[in-house]
Amino acid sequence: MRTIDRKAAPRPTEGQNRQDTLSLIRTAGLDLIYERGYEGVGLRLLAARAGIGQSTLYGHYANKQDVLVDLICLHMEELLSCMDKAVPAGAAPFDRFLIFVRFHLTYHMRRRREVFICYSELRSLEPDNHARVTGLRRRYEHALIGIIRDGMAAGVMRRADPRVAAYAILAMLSGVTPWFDPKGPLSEEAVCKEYIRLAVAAVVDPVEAALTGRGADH
Amino acid sequence: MRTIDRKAAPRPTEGQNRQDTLSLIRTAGLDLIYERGYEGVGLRLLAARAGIGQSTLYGHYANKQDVLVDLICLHMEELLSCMDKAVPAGAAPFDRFLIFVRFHLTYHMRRRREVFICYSELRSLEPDNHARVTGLRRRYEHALIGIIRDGMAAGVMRRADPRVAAYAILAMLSGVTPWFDPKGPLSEEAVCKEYIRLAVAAVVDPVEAALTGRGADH
Amino acid sequence: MRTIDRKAAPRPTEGQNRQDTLSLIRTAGLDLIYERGYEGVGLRLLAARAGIGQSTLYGHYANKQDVLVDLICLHMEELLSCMDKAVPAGAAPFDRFLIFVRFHLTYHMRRRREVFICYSELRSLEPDNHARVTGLRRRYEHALIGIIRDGMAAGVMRRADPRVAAYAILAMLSGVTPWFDPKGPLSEEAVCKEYIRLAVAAVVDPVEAALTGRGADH
Amino acid sequence: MRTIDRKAAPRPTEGQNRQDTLSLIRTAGLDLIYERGYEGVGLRLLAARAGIGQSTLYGHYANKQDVLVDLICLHMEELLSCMDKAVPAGAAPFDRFLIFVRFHLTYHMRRRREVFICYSELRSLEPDNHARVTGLRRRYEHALIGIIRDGMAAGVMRRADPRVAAYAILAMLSGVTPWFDPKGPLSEEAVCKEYIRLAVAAVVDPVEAALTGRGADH
DNA sequence: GATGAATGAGAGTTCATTCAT
DNA sequence: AATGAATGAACTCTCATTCAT
Repeated sequence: MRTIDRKAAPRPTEGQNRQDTLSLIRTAGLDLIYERGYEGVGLRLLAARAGIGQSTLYGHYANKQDVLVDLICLHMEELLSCMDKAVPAGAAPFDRFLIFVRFHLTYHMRRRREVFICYSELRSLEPDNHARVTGLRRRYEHALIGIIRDGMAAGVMRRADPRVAAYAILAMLSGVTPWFDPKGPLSEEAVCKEYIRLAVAAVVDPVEAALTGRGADH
Repeated sequence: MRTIDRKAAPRPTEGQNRQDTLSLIRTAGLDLIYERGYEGVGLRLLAARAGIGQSTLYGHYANKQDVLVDLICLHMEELLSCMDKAVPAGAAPFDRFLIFVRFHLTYHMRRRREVFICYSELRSLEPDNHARVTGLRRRYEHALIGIIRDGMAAGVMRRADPRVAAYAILAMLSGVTPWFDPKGPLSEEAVCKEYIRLAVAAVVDPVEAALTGRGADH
Repeated sequence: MRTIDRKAAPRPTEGQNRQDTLSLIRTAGLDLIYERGYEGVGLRLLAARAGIGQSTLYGHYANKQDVLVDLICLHMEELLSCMDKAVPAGAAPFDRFLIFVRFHLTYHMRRRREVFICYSELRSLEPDNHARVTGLRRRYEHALIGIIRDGMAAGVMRRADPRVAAYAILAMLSGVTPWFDPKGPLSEEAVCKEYIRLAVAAVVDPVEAALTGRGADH
Repeated sequence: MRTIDRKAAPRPTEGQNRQDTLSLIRTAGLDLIYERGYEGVGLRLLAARAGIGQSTLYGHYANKQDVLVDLICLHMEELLSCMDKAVPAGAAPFDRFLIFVRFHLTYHMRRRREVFICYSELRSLEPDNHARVTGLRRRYEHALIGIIRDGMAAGVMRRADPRVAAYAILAMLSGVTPWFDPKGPLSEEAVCKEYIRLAVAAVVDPVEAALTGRGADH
């Protein structure tokens, strides 16, 4: 905050529109946070990757944390809305289960960066933001828990703690992201097939399954 | 005092032996990295938590990265050695499977901080260190892959890609750490029982299982 | 909203006339510089307080410094013109002295913010502006110096360096601003009475005063 | 907080001792704050002027504000202790008055930078620090108030509000700093003589003074 | 073996300022 | 006449690291 020699002449605006710039930031943020983690990304780097000046970030976010919150919430909300669209509310529990599992798998295989930051950067969120994101995540988990609970009530799934089952299945399915490679030998469809079989095995009663043939092909 | 006053505590920790100091650092490092992540922990804080001077760290590690590498390798190696001890090489595949699963679960429930940093801080490792840790981890995963492969060869497990199965199971089991609370309503044993059932369901052939009763109680 | 949302207030201040906007800026500037000092006031804050957009400032001033210069000159000129009006050129030196002192006191008690920034922010002025303001100030000081000189010439004031006397008296009188509180126990009039007595004591010859009764009541 | 390329090799310490460095900072801080005001001094500049690295400042002060607080308190305390030493507690009120005035004048003429920042930078102090400094300043003012009160009680000074008189006199005397130049035409002693006469005139009863000769020569 | 003092680089953030609309 | 979007420079402060003692 000098007084006398403040004569520099900054070359200003590119005059872009607000939404475009925001998109640039979001894209750059997603890429970088995926690569290096939230704490590992400096705002200088983020701005450079987005192709904007460092201080321009503050025209769109109040601070660094807000960039992360925005990204996480954005993708959590999209995950939720896609899931809501994909899983028909009125269908039979077992069908909803199969659809949910397939949805979760394909979404996680196709949007590895997005889901990764939603899971791994929670630790960097301040308490309020953490609570907010946790709420979104809980809604997602409860979709599966509800399905499993319905399945048990309908007698088509083995009786057990539905929460434990849901967490176990979600962890298992999400575990596909670290190693799945769309250009690898296993196709998305092959992976789906195998994981669906595992998910089904997790919820059906083996004796029942043997009799009814459930768990064979989906 | 308006200026900062060093030397308030008259240097109590001088002349201690090397191992003790190292232990202090490791303990502090484990705690802090678990709480705030590697990038989120400054060496000032680490030294303060360990009760030593900041520069003392450099008597034990060449730089910050080395602290992380040391911690991760230490615990990966311990995981491996414990696993080696727990799983008897000569036993039948299915028995080894059950033992491995139970070992993995209890280890992960009891040492949540250790396993957490081994999984989540890989991203912060420089390439060489990353490769080294990945090697250790691969050895661990291959133990399970080998067991499953043996089980398939022996005809006691359903034929499938053993790698996919192993990754799925490991992800599922490790997924217990975020929510398991030793003071919560579910006992360690109850969790084990349920997860073992899920793991078994993942590998057995359902028809076979119905006939032989495998997958019922373990 | 997680991102910053501009245009919340749908641009109410457009198309107003130039003078009104300028007044808003001046008022806000006076308030803020008084509260936080020139260097402590950002243009963001200034614009916000004035209820205008940040860049609108540059329609009225070439830069930040000019805002300060404008304010200081504005009030210095007003001080001068008020003084010129208040002090009758033709009156006797001692009467002019009394009038000047009373004027200075009341003006400083009633316009504390204005006179404060005129005194305290000189340091923040660039050389040219500083010279300009110093010129104005000198004219004001010389009004008192002239009065005292006249008084000495007329034999109604003690012989001494008129400049030193004037500076001393001005400092003394201006020193009322930091502590005077219009809502405090001492009325403006009471303060005037006491300070006038002090000012008179500063210029009269004590022996003379005792004989003539000057310095008793004004 | 990058990870991979943090390889820079900083050239470290000059190994100086703590007190010397602190003195360098204080000297530089006094000079710069006097020249440009607290808000106008950046820490880069301060460090450069002190001949140390920017971050070294934080080994001595917790933050920028603390530098100012330290400087102001340091000099306020010195002012107080010098005054205490100079003014003999047991002397007659009028003598104490003369000694105080002379002390105040010479101190202010000789330490213009120090007293200037103690007066002018109060606005930049955070509430707690402001209160602390105000307390010191009040002690100083009350020394003079006490002297005047004693003088009134002893009948050697004109009855009036001692606080108003003290504030007026202090403002008048302190007003010497903006214009006094040790290399100028008026010697320190000449200034003292004139100002002491003014100060005396402010407190004595003019009739009394004429009779007793007080206020003539000091 | 451990420490205190120091350091350059970089962190997140705010600054005064520009310009197309 | 006024604004929203943008910008480089500078801000305060923390980082990992070094070295004489």
